[in-house]
Amino acid sequence: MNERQTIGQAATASGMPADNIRYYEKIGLVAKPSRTEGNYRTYGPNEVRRLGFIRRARELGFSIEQVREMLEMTPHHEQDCGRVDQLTHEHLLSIDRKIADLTALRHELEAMLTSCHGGTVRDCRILEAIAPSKSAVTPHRHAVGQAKI
Amino acid sequence: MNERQTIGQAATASGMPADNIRYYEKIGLVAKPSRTEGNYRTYGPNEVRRLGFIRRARELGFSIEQVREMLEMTPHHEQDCGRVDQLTHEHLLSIDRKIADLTALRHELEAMLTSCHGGTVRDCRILEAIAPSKSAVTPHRHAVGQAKI
DNA sequence: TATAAACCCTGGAGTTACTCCAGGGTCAAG
DNA sequence: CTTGACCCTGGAGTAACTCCAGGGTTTATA
Ligand SMILES: [Zn+2]
Ligand SMILES: [Zn+2]
Ligand SMILES: [Zn+2]
Ligand SMILES: [Zn+2]
Repeated sequence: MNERQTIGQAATASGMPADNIRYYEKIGLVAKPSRTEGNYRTYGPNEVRRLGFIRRARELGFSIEQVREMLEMTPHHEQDCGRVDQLTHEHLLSIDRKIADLTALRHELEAMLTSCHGGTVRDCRILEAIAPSKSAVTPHRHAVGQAKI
Repeated sequence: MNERQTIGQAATASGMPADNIRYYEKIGLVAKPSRTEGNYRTYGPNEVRRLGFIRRARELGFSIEQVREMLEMTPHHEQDCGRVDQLTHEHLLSIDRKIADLTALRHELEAMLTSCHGGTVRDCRILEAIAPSKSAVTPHRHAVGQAKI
């Protein structure tokens, strides 16, 4: 009873497609595994656990580089975990920024949607709201340092 | 007094980098503009307005293909604007989905952050939360249809 | 007038994190 | 011995830019 699994089994166990595993190997996020005589990749329990870690971290939105950093830390048991917390905190902040941006966007779009009550393209309030105001784009010839035609 | 502008001036007027304008030209979102004798692109007020429209729509998060569709509609003044509203509505829904996903993520990360009170990597609650549980990844040899090693 | 600074040109590579082939080998079952 | 499920490699494609090299053009300055 050997514990080693093919890439397909490792994919099932870790919850990610086999393509991803090969990709992670290519970018050096996971080490090259051993091979069978038939040149099949084989994964042991530790490697499968590492894959599961990656999948979960990616699911949580950490970037590959953040995952890489966390994976490099995990074997150093006695090291301080402050960096992990810092990465998580930074990630949380970036999520907060995204939520704030999307929420602002959401309000703009909602306002545009309610302002248009149908009709022709000529009178569509949404298109009006997207179109630049005339004054904003009227060209002026006073810009300095740019080529004149 | 000619109204035509160089790409740099059009970029300033529309609020996007010149590179983007060339890119939009390459993918056919804006038409190839006229050129000077020295082979410089020149843009008139209508083209600059179109660029401003694109920038604003992108800022609002519409995809290039959505912008393309809207731009193809704008000259058809008498057409019904229902499609514009539909695009906007779909976009709004996708933003809502993103906000929901990010909010769920935010809560998970927040819980992880508060559960870790510092210490060593060995005991970091964040790493624990990301790591797969042992049982979830223990390999079993009962999978059917997969190559055995 | 000579030259430097600022602008423009093209084509192509790089970014993120996959995803999906094509055109092959390998392996277990019937 | 063939079928079908699985695996291999290498490379292209995705979204929407962003940056660069290695040139040409125009304007300002000395
Ligand atoms: Zn250690
Ligand atoms: Zn409308
Ligand atoms: Zn019309
Ligand atoms: Zn910790």
